Amino acid sequence: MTVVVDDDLWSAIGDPTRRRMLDLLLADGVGTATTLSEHLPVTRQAVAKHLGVLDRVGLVHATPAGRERHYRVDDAQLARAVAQLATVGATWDARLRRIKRIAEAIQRSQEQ
Amino acid sequence: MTVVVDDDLWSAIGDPTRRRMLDLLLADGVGTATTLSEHLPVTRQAVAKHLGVLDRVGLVHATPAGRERHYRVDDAQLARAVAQLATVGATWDARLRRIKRIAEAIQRSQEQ
DNA sequence: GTGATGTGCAACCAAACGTTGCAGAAAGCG
DNA sequence: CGCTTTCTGCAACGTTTGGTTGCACATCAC
Repeated sequence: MTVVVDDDLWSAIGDPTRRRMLDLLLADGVGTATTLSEHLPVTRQAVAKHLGVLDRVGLVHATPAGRERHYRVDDAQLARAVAQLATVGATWDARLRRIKRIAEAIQRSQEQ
Repeated sequence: MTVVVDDDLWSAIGDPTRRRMLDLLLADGVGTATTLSEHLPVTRQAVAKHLGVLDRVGLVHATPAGRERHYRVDDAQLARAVAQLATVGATWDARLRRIKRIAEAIQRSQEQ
């Protein structure tokens, strides 16, 4: 009945800042808390916390490089997240279509 | 560059409880804070607050009926939300595919 | 070595999600 | 009619989360 999704994964991409961070990481391939924060309206520390959240759900991975920490998107995990978006969207879309069909059927029966 | 979405609309469907509420409302057609809370692991008051949020972004509408308040999904607005899910999903999917294509091209060039 | 840069940790603030408790309005029933 | 039940809204409160500032520490560059 209910659409089953991974709440942790969903809530990770539910935050607008984290979504923009994923956008930036996908565009540039790699990024750090500092570089990402330069393109975002929040501080480096806020970005670092978000990177921690994304790391915990496996959407990004960090590789230490000297004094920097390079973050990259985990393609497979993001693909999973995209699949969940598609699933929920498709389910709701199907229900909306069904409702619309029923409404049209009622209208037709009333026109007779 | 960045995927443009309505943050209010997205965060409305970003909450797991609200998503399940929309599921329930779509399945039954109509519901109240009390009836919805019977199928959810939270109290009626929590559900009432969520209904307020969903109402504010236009995803549901309330119609007073005696001492009850009947809530229904706004089809058009939910369709907008579904379209945004699809947009973000498609964008990320496209970028992932592009990355995969590049990776495969690199691999092919190394095999020669 | 010294200064600049990148990072992490802690304290703090505001908003959001959740709870309990209570008061009021409408329905049901003796 | 009056009493009880039920559905609702409002207020107070606690916890989590997204955000900030401030500071200490490590690393690079000169």
